[in-house]
Amino acid sequence: MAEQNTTGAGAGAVSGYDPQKIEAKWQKRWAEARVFETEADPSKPKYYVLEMLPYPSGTMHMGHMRNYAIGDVVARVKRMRGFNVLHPMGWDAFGLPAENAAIKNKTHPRTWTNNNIAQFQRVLRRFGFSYDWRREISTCEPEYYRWNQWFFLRMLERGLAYRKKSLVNWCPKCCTVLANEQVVNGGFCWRHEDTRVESREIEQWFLKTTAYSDQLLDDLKELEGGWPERVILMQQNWIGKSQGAKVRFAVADPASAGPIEIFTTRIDTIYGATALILAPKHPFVDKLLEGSPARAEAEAKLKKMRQTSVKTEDLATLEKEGFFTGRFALNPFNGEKIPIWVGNFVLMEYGTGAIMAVPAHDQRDLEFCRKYGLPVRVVIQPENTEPLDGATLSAPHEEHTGKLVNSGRYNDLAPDAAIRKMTADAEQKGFGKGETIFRLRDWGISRQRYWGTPIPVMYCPKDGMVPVPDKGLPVVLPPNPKLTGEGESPLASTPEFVNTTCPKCGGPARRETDTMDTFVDSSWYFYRYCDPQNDKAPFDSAKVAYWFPIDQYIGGITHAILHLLYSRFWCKVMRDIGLVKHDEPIARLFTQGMVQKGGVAMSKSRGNVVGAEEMAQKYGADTGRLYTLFAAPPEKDLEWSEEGIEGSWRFLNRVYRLIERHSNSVRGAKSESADAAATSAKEKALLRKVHQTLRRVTSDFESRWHFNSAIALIMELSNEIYAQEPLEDGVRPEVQKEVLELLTLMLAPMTPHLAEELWEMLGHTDGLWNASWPAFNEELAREDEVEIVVQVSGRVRGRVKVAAGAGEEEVLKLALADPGVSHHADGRRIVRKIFVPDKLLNLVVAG
RNA sequence: GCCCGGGUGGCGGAAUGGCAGACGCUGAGGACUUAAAAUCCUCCGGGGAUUUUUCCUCAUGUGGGUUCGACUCCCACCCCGGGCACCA
Repeated sequence: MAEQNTTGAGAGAVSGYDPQKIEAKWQKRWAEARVFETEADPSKPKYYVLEMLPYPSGTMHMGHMRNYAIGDVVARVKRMRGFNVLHPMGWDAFGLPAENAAIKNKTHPRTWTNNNIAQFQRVLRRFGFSYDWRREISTCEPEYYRWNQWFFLRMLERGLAYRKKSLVNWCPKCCTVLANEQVVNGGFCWRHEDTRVESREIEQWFLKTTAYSDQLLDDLKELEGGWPERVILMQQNWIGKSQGAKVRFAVADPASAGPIEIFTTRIDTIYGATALILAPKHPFVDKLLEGSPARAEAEAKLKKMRQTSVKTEDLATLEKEGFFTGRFALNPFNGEKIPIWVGNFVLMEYGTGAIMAVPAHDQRDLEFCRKYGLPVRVVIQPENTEPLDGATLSAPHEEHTGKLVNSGRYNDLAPDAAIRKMTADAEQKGFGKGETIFRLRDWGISRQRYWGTPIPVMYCPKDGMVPVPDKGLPVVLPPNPKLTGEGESPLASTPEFVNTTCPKCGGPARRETDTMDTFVDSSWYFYRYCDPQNDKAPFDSAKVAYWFPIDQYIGGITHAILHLLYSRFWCKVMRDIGLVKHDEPIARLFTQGMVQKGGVAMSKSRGNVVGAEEMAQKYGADTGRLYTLFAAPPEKDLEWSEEGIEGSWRFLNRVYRLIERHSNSVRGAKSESADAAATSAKEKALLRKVHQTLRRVTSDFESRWHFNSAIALIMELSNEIYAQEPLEDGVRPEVQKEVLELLTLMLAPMTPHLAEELWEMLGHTDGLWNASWPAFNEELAREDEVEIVVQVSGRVRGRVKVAAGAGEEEVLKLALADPGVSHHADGRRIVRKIFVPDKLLNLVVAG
């Protein structure tokens, strides 16, 4: 179909609503009046609302936009409610895509990044979000990343940063190391979901997140109610606290190996252990095999196992395999001699890398022992069932129920009592001890890439590893690196960066060439917003004390572990350094849904993005904002619909025409505010509707965050006003004014530009930005007449109209006169009456 | 396997134990117009009865339960999405 010759947006505008003109006009006025610029002011209640800072890549699409629209509604409502609102924006500007794009386009990562930032910034400004742009930060600037380095040095001093050669996750596409948190779907790179992570042994820097395992877990309690339950659960899972005991088994011979320490959560089942199983990578394996009769066969199997175990190959479905070492261990509780095996399902990374196999009481052990014909011995008998028999057992008894048997002096104890007693005994006799272990690992932050924060240490042949002194910060990235995307860190092949002088001995030294994981940047950026220009410290603690914690944080669920766990860790470190006083940085977290098209999240690689800027050009920012808020509740995913946004566009035009039509009669009228006494039925109906709407919209904004139903209510209000047209007929200008003003104020947080324009059309000369959120008038909202639903035995059979507050007697009399009701109730005995004033009467009849 | 969400018209969704389907989209019909766009009005879950007004009945994934009354609470199951996963 040929393009119509239309003016304005969408499929054509008829009213005077011209979003392009209006939006530019009000954005200019807001900037001139510095409406969104805030300062810490202890005399005012504060509210810190923040959307997760974007990584500026590609173009900004409606998925990004929705996130900011949600935050902006909250920021504007809180501002109207009298809070001193901090609402900043910045850029997560370091990272691999910039480096890869730079290699591809033969440009500098900084150029690529800054172009994207300019694009993102232009679009955000175009949408009129209420940011204090003076506080904008970009993490790739030395003014910012010098504080990453400063924090690193503080952690180094406290032993919270350390260097270690270890097996790491290596992404062959990123050409760099990944943190455990960046490995997804059981072994794939979080950026390249089709690329399997490899295992490499590399010397790298770690931050000691495990020093805070307990606090990171325990403090989740403080977040209950403020954070989504599932995020708390995911973090709990990730930290993975496990209480149990470590027990040492002596090796029968050769005495040179061992003792072997195992970890178990079920020490109570130790009399049922029929083997010890070591991880293939356990350091004792080679020693045990030396001179062992099983050696030849075992070594072939071991070699194969060590090779395959490098890959994280579908572990859950992998067949259990193992072999006997030819050696035996002694159970310290009863001296029993049990065989030592190696098993592919035992992980060196967890616990001690060795387990005791108790086949009668653990599924995996049972599978393993059955496969290799190892004995199965029941040591806990459940009560009130047939006694279990190890020879025939097909499912292990894993529950903490029943009583111990075949366990010497511990027989007849309940499992939990036995755990306590046996742990104490092991400790007393010196072969074991109660211990708590965690799944959480330390955070590996070394990245072998250019576009990140240089790690501020150097290596001196004389003095070894030497930290860069504070006065040497920032360690700035060299301006012209050779980027190839291959091999070692690009910094290593940049001599002017690498070669430096040792601050201790004055001799030549080499700088560390790894850079920091970009999650370091985002772990504390929200503190910097409080004091973005500070060049003496990362921030002024007094300013942070005023603004923190963040009252409302908004972002995607994808960061449930990564960013949100690192941020919590960073906060605790800063607290221990003495920079902040709180334990947790984020009081409330909201995880919004994604915008999808064709059932999948918008992304450049899928080619299903709807550009935010295009939408602003076509319909205007307000329509774009309104639609993303209206189409679904904010926590749910939203399917993009072009017809849907047309509907939002039509609605805003309808509101514009409504107010345009009445602006002349209303402009000069006195603002009656809420005490306008209605003098006609029409006035009464309008005032009632508008105050009822206000009551419910206020609650949707404040407590429920149901922006979609708030918009539906405002649409209903607008429909009601249309239904009462012509207003000139029986509605005084001051009442018209009150109704239209309240409509405008309710729209203001969502469609701020249009609302300002309407506010001006209604005769206001000071901006709407000065207006407060209106209070609803209970008196005017009250219905005088209500319709009561009459049920007979729970089924609706009629409705009666009565004055509000009518008593049961009166309603009953009217109800029985209703033909629908009498048809079902006449001649039957009423057994029971349930009366809910102003709502419902249920007559329960016999038979 | 374990742990979270979720399942309501053609579609997005509404309903905080009290009229299921608000509001919007799509669709149909009408008004206006030379015409189109825009705008305005009406209808729009299924089945049945009724000439009209209207009435009955089924229906919120499935099956039970609690309740005067259940989309909402409880139990079991099915399906979809997400997280974790030989974690000892």
